[in-house]
Amino acid sequence: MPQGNEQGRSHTNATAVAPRRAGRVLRPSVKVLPEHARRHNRSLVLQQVYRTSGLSRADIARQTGLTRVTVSDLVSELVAEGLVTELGQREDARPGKPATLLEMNLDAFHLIGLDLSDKSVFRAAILDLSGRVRERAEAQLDGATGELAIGRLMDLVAELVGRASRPLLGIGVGSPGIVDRGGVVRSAPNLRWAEVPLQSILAERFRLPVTVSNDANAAVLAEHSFGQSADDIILVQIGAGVGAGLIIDGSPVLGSHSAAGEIGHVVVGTDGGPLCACGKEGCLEVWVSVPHLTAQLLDAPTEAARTEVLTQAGQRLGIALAPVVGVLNLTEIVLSGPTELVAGTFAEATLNTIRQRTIAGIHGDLALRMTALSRDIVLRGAAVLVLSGQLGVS
Amino acid sequence: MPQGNEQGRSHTNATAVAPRRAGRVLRPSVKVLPEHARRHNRSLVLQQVYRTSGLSRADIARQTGLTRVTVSDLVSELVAEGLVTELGQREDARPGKPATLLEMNLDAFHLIGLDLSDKSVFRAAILDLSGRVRERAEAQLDGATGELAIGRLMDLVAELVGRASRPLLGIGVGSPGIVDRGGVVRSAPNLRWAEVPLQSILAERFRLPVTVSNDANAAVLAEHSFGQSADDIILVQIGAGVGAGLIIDGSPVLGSHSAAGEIGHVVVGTDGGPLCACGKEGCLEVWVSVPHLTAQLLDAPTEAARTEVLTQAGQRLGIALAPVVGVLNLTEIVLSGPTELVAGTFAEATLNTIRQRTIAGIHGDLALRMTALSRDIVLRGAAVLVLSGQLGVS
DNA sequence: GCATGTTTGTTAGTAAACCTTACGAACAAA
DNA sequence: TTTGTTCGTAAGGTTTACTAACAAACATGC
Repeated sequence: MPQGNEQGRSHTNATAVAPRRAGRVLRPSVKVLPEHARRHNRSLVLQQVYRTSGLSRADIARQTGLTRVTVSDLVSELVAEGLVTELGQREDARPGKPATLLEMNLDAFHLIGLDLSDKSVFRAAILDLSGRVRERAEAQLDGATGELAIGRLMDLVAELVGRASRPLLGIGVGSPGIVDRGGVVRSAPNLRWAEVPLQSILAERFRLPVTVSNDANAAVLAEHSFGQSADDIILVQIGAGVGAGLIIDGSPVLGSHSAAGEIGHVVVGTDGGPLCACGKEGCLEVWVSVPHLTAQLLDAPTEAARTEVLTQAGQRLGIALAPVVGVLNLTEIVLSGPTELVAGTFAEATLNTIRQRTIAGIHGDLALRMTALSRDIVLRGAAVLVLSGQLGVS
Repeated sequence: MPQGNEQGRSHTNATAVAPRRAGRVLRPSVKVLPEHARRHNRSLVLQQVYRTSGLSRADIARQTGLTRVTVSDLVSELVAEGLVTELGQREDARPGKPATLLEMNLDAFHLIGLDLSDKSVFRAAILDLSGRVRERAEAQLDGATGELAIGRLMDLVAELVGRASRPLLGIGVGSPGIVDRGGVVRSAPNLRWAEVPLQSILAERFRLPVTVSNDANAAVLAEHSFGQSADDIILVQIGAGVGAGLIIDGSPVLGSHSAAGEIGHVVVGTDGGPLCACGKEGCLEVWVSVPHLTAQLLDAPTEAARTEVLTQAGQRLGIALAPVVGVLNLTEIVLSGPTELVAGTFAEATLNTIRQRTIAGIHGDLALRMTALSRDIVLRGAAVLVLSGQLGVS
């Protein structure tokens, strides 16, 4: 009898196979059915309308390479679902039958975004399909952790679900700590969470699609979708700790143990440094985290000393990032954090340091900038998680 | 009139569109036709037979999730093309009709691999579909560069094409320098190549599919396919210079300017270092490249001094890799280079240094090893380029 | 004004791809 | 010998996107 395990590998099969030729971890290797192809094309069409309002069916056909017939078919499906609406006829004078312009209905669905990155408060919001925040809610943590924190989170989501004026597309969560591909928070020390299956918990409770990701990861998704950014970027979040989110070739990088971006405890430099809580000396976190910076700035008597503090910290970040920038051939670095600390002196020092330590810098096409998004960046990143997961749009 | 540019954007279209919502670089966003889906499934089936010889159609159906009917259809196509052959019936006694076992015909096609990474010689080979070298050829460069080197390369390929005993699937090339996605060698200083469209040149001359990639990139592909490696790895090649190839989530990383892996001129440490040819001080290359190492070892009077040299160099590599390992959450590092230099002391120092400087090390699941492949690694990587490009197998 | 040409979106029919259902062949076990 | 299992194939249906053709609605030139 087949044992009925997930691979459906009967013992018969196992006994018969010859030794593996090129052993490798199981690929995503999934079959593709016509239905999947259609979903892909549907997303493709939707993406065009999402990015550019006021396209006609014929425009979309030209842009995607699909025929007008197919596009019409897909569009009618989207119109039936309310995701796309007709905007009227094109005004400008030109030969031919006037085109019917299309528009994404940004209020067809709303979605819920959660930002759990703050130590003292869970932030939540209802967002529309453009990623704009429509309603807000917060839950003070007051030191709550573990189950208690999960309870606060549930109440918070329940409140927003109740306030929703449109059908909800799903829930997106940006959580601190390490979050695996299945939406399990493997470890989030601040919240004292370990192996918390946040995705399942939320999905079961609210019967909605749920996507959970690391907060820095969500942030970089927001930057990628809503900022004017390239397809290869790193976003460094400077807060209580230091984290990073990476997008390579348009796809988020999660890492083999879902711990990509955990840059805070990388040792920087070869000259020691302050002792870190993790036991090592000279971790990035003790150089550039907000608590460290503010403490140092308080000790700085003069403006020159303040500048020196920020310059040094910026340089440390640059030293840590240079190998990453070099190896990945990144051309865009985004910083997120308190503007008064991170923008200006600090950022310039980081950029200059990277330039001095890599070839990329020599080529001169390296850019470093502050995020264009406000502190809603994680919320909006959470929205991207839902949008790309449910609609294939971003 | 439409200007007929590649996007087929008529002026009419351009004038009509509203401002972009989420401006981003053009996605791969391509339509998917039923035909593409089939090609995908065909590769999926082939991949099973490639990895595991002696599977039946029913086995493949179970593993892929496709129905036996569909698998039969795809297999019959593969059999007709000669890629797959029937091996006879399964021997072991069990209920039911005995299965017909399948096998990949590794000699259905051969392919040509080229390794241009050596300063003094172009290496080439005919390989079978398993990536085994069947024939070899070399062309001494004798200092030839530029057009002359291209000429040598053409003659070399022509020779092998002539010696081929099977239809050729394609040509794969691992070239030094920076190679873009279109197979143009943007810059290879040793060969004095700049903007050499190697892919087009070879494709036009030999009328075969050609894939060109950076040599370190090819090497990491070989390691990924033929070594027992994870889906997130970095391979560091230590030779005249230092280069790296990266695979993240199973896909090679090329970088925004196709210069990913160019780690040789990243500055290591915060304590200066020897002056590098590139003008900076303390580049990785002046710490760990083969010429540097051998020179230092010659100066070392005692065995202890030799060990010290190798330890220091290994540490430098570790310092450079630590941030990369941390940020990407890599768990596997592969070294390629002269065993007598790189294996042992050097490699241990690198691993220990990374462990001491990252969290990944603390977790203890970080592995560093020498490549299991011989110096044919680039040749075999070139084969992977062709195999994955033409058959979707690896 | 009117014929001509262009563009849009739809209808009708076709080809491809995978599915479900069903069946004969070939075997083991009772 | 009967029963149940497994394999591979055949037949028929559904989905999908394509090509071909067309009516509607417009600009332009005579």
